[in-house]
Amino acid sequence: MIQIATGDPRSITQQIVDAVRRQIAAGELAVGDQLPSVRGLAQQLMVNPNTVAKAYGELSSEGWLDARPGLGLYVATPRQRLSDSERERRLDDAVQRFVSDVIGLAFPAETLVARVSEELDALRPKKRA
Amino acid sequence: MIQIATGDPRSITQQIVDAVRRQIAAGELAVGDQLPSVRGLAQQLMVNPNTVAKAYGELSSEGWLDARPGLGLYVATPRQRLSDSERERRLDDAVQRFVSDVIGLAFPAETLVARVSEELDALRPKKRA
Amino acid sequence: MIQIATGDPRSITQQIVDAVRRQIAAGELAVGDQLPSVRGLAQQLMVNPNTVAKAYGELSSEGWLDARPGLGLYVATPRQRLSDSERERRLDDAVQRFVSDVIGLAFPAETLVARVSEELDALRPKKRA
Amino acid sequence: MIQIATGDPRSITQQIVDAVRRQIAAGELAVGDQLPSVRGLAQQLMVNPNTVAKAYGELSSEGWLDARPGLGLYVATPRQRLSDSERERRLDDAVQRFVSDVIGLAFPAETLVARVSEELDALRPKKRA
DNA sequence: GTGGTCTAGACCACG
DNA sequence: GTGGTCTAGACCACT
Repeated sequence: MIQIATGDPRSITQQIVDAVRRQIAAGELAVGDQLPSVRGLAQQLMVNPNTVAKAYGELSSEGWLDARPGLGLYVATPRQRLSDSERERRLDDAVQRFVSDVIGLAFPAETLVARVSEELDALRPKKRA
Repeated sequence: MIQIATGDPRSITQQIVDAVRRQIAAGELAVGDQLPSVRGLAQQLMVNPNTVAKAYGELSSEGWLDARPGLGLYVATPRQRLSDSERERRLDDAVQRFVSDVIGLAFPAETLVARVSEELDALRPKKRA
Repeated sequence: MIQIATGDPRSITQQIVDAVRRQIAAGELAVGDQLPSVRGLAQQLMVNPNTVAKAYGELSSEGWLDARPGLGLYVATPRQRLSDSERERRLDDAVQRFVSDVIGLAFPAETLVARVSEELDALRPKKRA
Repeated sequence: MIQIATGDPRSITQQIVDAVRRQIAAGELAVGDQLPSVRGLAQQLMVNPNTVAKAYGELSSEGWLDARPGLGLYVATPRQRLSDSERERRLDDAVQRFVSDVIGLAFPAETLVARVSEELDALRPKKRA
């Protein structure tokens, strides 16, 4: 289930992309599972179908989803699409951004590291019953 | 010294804001230090003075800088402006965003945590020579 | 309806910010209500769209509004953003400023207090018909 | 004794004007008292003499001070310089501004009124020993 | 259509 | 010289 938050600074497209990525990473969506149709999800989230289509397109080009024309979208087999240097660059960007975001909040470094660690643990793939 | 990267996804304004915040947090700029003038920094970075002014304005409203018309901008005395609940909310947002950013990069959680930790250590205030 | 007064010592931006804050505080704008578009309000007030955008940006960063790119601006859910010490500091500043402003007008203290009290009552949230 | 605060959003000129007005209103400076010389006060406050001269000029034109050429500046006999309508207008502006300043702080109206009342009482003219 | 960003250039008050 | 404000017009991403 995806929730769109009105106060969220991210665009609606980005919220959908993030939510699906998390569901796949956490194992809530397994390889081969089918995703809701563009029209169905758009109706459920009360957003423009173009917005959902764009999010799905982004996820496909990132290698999370495979489109089977006429059948729908399915969770793809994990593969490493990015070069090592590109992965390194993105990690660095994300770390820099995180630090910039929390730099003014006056939390001790230990607290920050602990929170990141907890959140990553929570996302570790879980088997479904 | 501030550097503007053209390939950076952040806006120029945001790059300036981030750079100044980091310099203050790292102790490279001490309380009471004067910042480069709007026009001077704009010329040095080859950007429009309005862009620098916007960045400085944002830093002032966030409490990092004090503007003294006719004199210049100075590093402000730190104070806790935000409520605990707001700080908690922002930390949570930052953690969520970081996780979303790195979720597809297939790095082990330990690596991610270590990188965040290193980066935070690097920002711990240092005395200047 | 917002009115811009040319003789007002406040900047146009500030007049817009104040007007919107008051409308929200008085309940004329409810949580979730959409605001006039940047371009629309600019045309109505006969000011530059950038000026309206600056006012809206300030209101957003203060937590009064949520901007949803492509959709518009909406009244945000209220929350306590500032720490108690910061609220106290700002109240003190406002009181000091008020006293400085009226100190030379030779009104009896009772009159001044009564006027402030009336004005605050007038702002108490009202149901709309 | 006048104090110039670096973090104060008011201009230095305005800080001096406000401080002198308060001292006169509170009776710390009595009618006929001499003020510090422009040069002397400028040196003490570490500001430009032009700034002090400008503040004194403003106070003189508002009727708080009388300049006795060659002798210095003295606290003037109170008189009502402004028309009733002008006084009313200024009071209204000050009230509006105060309300705008505190509208987002979420203090109960009673607290706000009480604080204004206290501050006005503290300024009631006192005899000096 | 929406808001967001950047550039360019003008004018003001302050020190 | 300083920062602050406003105007004008362009370009971008999002819906």
